Amino acid sequence: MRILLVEDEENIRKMVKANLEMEDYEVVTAKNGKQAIKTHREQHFDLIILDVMMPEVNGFEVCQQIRLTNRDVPIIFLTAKDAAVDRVEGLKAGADDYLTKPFNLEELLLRVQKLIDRSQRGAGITTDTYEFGTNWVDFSSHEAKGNPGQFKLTKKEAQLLKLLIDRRGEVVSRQQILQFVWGYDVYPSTRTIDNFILSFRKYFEEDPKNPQFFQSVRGVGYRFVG
Amino acid sequence: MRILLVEDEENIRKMVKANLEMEDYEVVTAKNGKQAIKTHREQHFDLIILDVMMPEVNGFEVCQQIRLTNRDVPIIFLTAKDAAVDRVEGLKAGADDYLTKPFNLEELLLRVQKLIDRSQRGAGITTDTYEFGTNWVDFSSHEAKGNPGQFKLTKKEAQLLKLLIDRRGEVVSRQQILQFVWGYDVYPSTRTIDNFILSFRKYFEEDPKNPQFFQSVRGVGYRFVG
DNA sequence: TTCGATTTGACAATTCCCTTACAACCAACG
DNA sequence: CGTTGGTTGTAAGGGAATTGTCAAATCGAA
Repeated sequence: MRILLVEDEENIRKMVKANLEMEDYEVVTAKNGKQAIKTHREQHFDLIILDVMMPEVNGFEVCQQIRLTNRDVPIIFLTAKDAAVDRVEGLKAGADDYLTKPFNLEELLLRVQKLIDRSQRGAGITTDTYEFGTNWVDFSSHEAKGNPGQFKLTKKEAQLLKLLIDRRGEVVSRQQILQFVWGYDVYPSTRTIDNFILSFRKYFEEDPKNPQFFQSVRGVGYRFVG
Repeated sequence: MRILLVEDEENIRKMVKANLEMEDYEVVTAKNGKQAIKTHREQHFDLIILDVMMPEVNGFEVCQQIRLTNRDVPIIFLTAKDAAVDRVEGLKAGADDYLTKPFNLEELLLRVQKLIDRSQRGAGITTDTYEFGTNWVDFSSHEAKGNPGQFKLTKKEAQLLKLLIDRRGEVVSRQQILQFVWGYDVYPSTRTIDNFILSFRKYFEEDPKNPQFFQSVRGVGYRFVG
C-alpha cells in the first residue's frame, strides 16, 4: 500500500512517516504542493495525506489538481483549523476525510486504515474484535463486554486499549503511550494513563487488585497479556 | 558509525566520548554551536548528540541549522529541563530523541543504539534475553528466572545486570559501574553496589556464599562469568 | 448550558534505593 | 602467629520515587 504524504513541517512529516511505515505502508513524502503534484503524476498511490497549510500551492489546490486526473484515490486533509469554512472547501475540493491539528497518530492510522479498506473492497462492514478471558472488545464500534456487562468504550479508552492489545506481550512505556495516543505535542500527566489503566482493570479484571491482563511493569510502563 | 557530540562542559564531553568509543563508535566532539555547524558541514555523521544549553548558539539553533541541509541524521538532545516547553521546541527544531540531565550513560547508549538501528534497517521488535546456568533474564520486560522462580528485576537491577553481562568475562570497576548505571554526577556509596550484587547472588547463584557467576575481584570490582 | 469525557491534584499504598552499622574477610607487617 | 587497616558481605530502616485511587476541576461536543 503506497501512501503519499504531503506536509511542509519537517518534524510532523518525519513522525507520521515513521509511524505509517511501522504499519507496513510504503510512504513517499513531498514537502510542498508543487512537489506533490509532480510526484502524483509520476507514481501510483493508494492514499494521499495532504496538509492544507502550505506556502505557495496549498492543500486544496493540490487536491483539485489531483482530482482532475484521479477521482478515486482517497485523500485525507490535515488542517490546523476546524472552522466550517474549511470543511466545505475541502469537501468541494474532493477530500475523503479530515484531521485537525494537533491530531494523534492512532487516529490518523485508524482513518488511513479505514479509507484503504474501503477503497480496496468497496464499502463493507469490518468487525475488528478481540477476545480475552470472558471479555471481548469491538474496536470498530467501540463496544465491549466485561464486568459491567456490555458497554461502550470512550474514544481514548479504545485507542489506548488497542495500542496495548496490538502490542500484547510487550511492555509499552509511558512515553510511547503518550506519543501514540495523545500526539506529538500534547503531554498530559502520567497520572492520566494510570486512570485509564484503572478503568480497564475495573472493566475487565476478575480481581482488579491483582490484575491478570493489565500488568504494570514498575519503572517501565504497562503490558497487556491475554 | 560516526557520532558528533556537541557539549560545552569539558568533563561531560570527555566521559560521554570515552564511553561511546568503548562501544566502538567513532566520536568527534565540538565544544560549541558554531564549531558543531562547521564540523557537520565538513564531515559525515550517522548520529548527532546535542546539548541544548550552550553559550552563543544553542542546541535548538544548531539543530535547525543542520536540518536545513540534512534531514535524515538522527539527533538526540541533552537538556537540563524536562519541561514540556522544551520538548515541543526540540521536536519543532527536528530532534529525534531526548535525554534529561543528569542522564546515565546506559540510557544514552541505549538510545544511540536504537536510533542508529532504526536509521539503518527500520523499526523492529528486539527481545533481549540472556541465559546462564539455569537462569535467564529478559531485559526488555525486566523479567528473570532464578532461584525464586520467575520474578521481576527493578530498573536499577536490570541496568546493572546488563552492564555486567555485556562485559562478561572482564572485571568492571566500581567507578565504571557508578558512572554507567548512575550517571556522571550522582555518586551513591560503594556499599550500594554491593547490595545489588548481593541480590544477584541470591537470585541466581546455587550457593550465594560461593558465587560462580558474580565474582568479586578484591580491590578492583566485580566480574560476571557465564 | 448541560452532560459526559478527560485531566489534574491530592493522598494512600507500594516498592525501590541508599545509607548506616556491623560482621566477616583478606593481606601485609611486626 | 596475631594485630591492624582496609575491603567486602549482610541486614535492616527510612526517605524517595513510582503507582493506585478517588474526587474535583476542566474541557468539549451536542
